Amino acid sequence: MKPYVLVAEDESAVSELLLYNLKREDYDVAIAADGEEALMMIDERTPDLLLLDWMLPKVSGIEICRRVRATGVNPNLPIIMLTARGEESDRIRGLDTGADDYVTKPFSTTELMARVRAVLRRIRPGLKEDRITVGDIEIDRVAHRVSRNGADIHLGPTEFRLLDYFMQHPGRVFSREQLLDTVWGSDVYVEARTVDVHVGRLRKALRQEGGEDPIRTVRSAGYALRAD
Amino acid sequence: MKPYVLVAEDESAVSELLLYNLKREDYDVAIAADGEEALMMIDERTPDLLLLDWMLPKVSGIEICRRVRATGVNPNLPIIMLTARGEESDRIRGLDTGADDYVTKPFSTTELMARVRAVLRRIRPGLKEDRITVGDIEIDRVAHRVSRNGADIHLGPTEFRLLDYFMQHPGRVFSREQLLDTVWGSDVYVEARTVDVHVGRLRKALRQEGGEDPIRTVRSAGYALRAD
DNA sequence: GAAGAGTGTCACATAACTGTCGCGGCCTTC
DNA sequence: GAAGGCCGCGACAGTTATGTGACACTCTTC
Repeated sequence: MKPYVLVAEDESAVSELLLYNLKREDYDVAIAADGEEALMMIDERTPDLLLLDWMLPKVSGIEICRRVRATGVNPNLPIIMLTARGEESDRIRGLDTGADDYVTKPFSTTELMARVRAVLRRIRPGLKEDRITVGDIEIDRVAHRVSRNGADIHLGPTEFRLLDYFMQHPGRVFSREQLLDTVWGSDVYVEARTVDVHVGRLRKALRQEGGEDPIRTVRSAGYALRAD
Repeated sequence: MKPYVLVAEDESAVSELLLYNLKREDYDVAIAADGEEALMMIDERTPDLLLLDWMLPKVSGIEICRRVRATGVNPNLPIIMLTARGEESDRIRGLDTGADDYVTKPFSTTELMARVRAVLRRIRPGLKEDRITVGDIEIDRVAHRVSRNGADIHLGPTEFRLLDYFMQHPGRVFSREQLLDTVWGSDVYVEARTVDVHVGRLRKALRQEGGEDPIRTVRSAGYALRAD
């Protein structure tokens, strides 16, 4: 099976060049012209590698990166970020968000292809596991399932992302604003109290005979997952 | 010596908020209301960190950033840029100009404080740790937890901040006024005796079989945490 | 296009926390 | 050893923060 590479890039000059070169390297290639399209296509068929422009219409590359890492079908999806100019802090931010590599435009095609090969060859030691267990709760991002003490639990998308985020940082307290920023996305305007409601729903879903509330309320600070 | 943070921000609502929170985190803080003032103040005393609004009267934030990097006394002066929400290209330019980090307005205060800590820690390692232990008491500001001899202790928000402040300066005596200024904030008017009550509550919460009182009363001077 | 699921807000009840008082004890200072 | 300042602490009434059911909408799904 050929590796499937998704290119998210709005400048057709660049994407055409990539398409050409990647096909020549014998990859399956698809192109998304904006962030929205990219997200849809990722959802449709998970790529083996994502070439992601930093600035994309509709949904920015960094936002896509974040979402893929946070909630994607495969949070370990390798990502190479493309950005306009090389700047150390750009690089830091990109890598911070979870990109595996970083290439500045204009780039040398052969070098980029080398990096693509390198990333695909590499087996990334799971910074983000496919499954996490905290206490008696288990979350499986690949199967998109949650269970507590073995019992399956159904969560809505938002509750899932919320729990997912908590599970990545057990014990840590997040303010409503932080949660809105990361779980909802920094580009949405939602009341802070809405977080309360979703935490409530998450609690309700996780509620279980004899089990204690896994989510800790820290008054005037926010919420945290009980670390155990 | 406390880290010195200069806030360059023309909206007083924002700068006041920052002032309040930064002081609470025990930094030396100064505010510049426009770009010119900011440059002068930087010249006068080089800050350890610059919180810089993107758009400033007289001299723009980006210009300041550039000048500091090009000609400043300390070209490595850490800079966190504040920008209005959603100006992606601004971010790029900001980072391009050499800002170390950027934060979009409106921002989560706790997150900003976390970034401030992060940036300052790079400069001065050992500053504002996430966890502090003094004697048999431990405080974890990330998880927002307190324990004594391993036993969890619940504190209300004010008691938590109070203890947090004490833990940062074990042994040091603080007057009621100092505590009001830093723990409560210089902008609220509260009776000095109120401090007594909260210290009392903190003591009560920390009280433990066989354990001695970790807080020392210094008659007609204030309170201090026993250093050990 | 109807049913169902999922969302964001509100309003209201409740729980948690606050700031002040006031009384009584302790310590200092004459 | 008496007066007075200083402090500990229980009580309390006022605030503020949080939990939750209800509701109107929006999207999917069939």
